Amino acid sequence: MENKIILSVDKSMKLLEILLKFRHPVSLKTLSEHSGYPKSTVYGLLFTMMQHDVVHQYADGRYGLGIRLYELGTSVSGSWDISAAVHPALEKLSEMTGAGTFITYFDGKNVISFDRCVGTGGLQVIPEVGMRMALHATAQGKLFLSTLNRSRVLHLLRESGMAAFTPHTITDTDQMFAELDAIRVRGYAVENGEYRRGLMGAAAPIREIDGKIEYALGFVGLFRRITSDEFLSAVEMMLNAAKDLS
Amino acid sequence: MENKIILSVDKSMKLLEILLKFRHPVSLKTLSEHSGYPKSTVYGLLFTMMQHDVVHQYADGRYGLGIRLYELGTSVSGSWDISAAVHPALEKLSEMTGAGTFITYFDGKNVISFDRCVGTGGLQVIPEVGMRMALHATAQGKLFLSTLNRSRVLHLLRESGMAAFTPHTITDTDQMFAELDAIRVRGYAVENGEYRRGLMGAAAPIREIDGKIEYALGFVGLFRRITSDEFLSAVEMMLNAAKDLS
DNA sequence: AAGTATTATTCGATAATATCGAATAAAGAA
DNA sequence: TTCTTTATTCGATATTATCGAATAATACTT
Repeated sequence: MENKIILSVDKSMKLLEILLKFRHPVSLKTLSEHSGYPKSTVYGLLFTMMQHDVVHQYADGRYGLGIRLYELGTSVSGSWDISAAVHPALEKLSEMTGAGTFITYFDGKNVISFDRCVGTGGLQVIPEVGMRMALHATAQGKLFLSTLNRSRVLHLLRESGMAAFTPHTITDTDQMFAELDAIRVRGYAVENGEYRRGLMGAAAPIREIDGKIEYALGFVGLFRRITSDEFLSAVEMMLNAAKDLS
Repeated sequence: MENKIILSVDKSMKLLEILLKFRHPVSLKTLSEHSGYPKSTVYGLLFTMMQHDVVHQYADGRYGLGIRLYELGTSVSGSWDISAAVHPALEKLSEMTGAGTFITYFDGKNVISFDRCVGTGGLQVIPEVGMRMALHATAQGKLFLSTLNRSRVLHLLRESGMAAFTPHTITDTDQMFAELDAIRVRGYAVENGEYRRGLMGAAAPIREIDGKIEYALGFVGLFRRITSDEFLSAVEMMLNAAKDLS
């Protein structure tokens, strides 16, 4: 299982992940310390990636992610068919509910936000574009999990862990399976302060022509409670918008 | 010079480039043929990259670029400070000139379009977002080249080549240096059917606070000739917009 | 300016491992 | 079913990535 992995490539990817986390150029030394690989090894990997503009070295010697990644990244998002068509719906929903709204894509493993619209309310905690979201602690994440079979869910949860972001975060698998059942019945997922204290939201699936669910529409905001009228009417509007997009 | 390159990493990057070119999922066999590496080698590399979601395998077995590249890519574009501030200026310039307008970023080696606005004219040939542009055959490319020293220019031109896209493309280095001198004097670059027959455009630098030039504003369209009044007034408007953004 | 500290880069011997062809398994078509 | 095509596994081999240590380059002090 682990022996067909090509180590030098694996190390390169790990370096990219470290660079992603830092979000700003870092020195070779830092990279070496954080990865655990010797400086000279890191240097060779970085040098190779630099030749392809996947890594960029700044004038002061530090390293950062390179422009080629932008090119590759836009190619990936370009393959998502709905991107343009969907933005007006986001704005409309944002306006009607006052909450922040966003669209996520699920590749079977990761939930990524790729379009968003801030609401009219004060504090806005919408995920940044391009950010991966927690599978077990967000409405979107749970929604996508609810489309998978039990063993797949277990596998993903084991892989990503079930960190307790707040006291409300679901950290028990049995509890999670009950929640996923409820989502399947209800047709949408709810997030009740599981990721950030007091932050509530919901997510509804956008179905492809063939019934597949790769995208979801959601909102988040600071509601009183998930049984409040404003929250429930926001859910209603979200469901309608999602149905229109499907 | 070439011996510190780590081959397996280098091959991985080449595979990503091939996947980028195809812009749709391809089979292992195709990848093997296009890269020239044996199937089993390609498989190992792809498998490793898959573990990091840099490559994705579809249900039918074919491979494509993975979602992690989107994450990495947005991180890169997020470091470009002006992105949001600049879009209104693009729209305004597009409206006033009727031409397509766009913003490019230069990392010292590649010119990449990262925001654009279509014009009112009929046929629109604006570069897609995320696309690399020819250094020697576009206004943007030549503009950035004009900020570099002679040896650097030679190096870049040798690296990327000077393909003759049209009869007007500059394919001679001496001619190019004369052109770059003219751009330095003029303060902006002009493209006169050098990339696509009949397509004309111009590009002006957007200067950072410290005087550095990383971004450029440009337009392209189907003008009569680059000495026509409409073209010259478009240039004027572009220069003003670029100055405002600087 | 010279000296010191820090970090980037090069080098070379060695063991580790990526590579490749060939064999097998799996999926699709007829 | 059988035949084709394509993906995946395997194992012997030579190639090459690796690592520590040496050197170069840069930044910081005095």
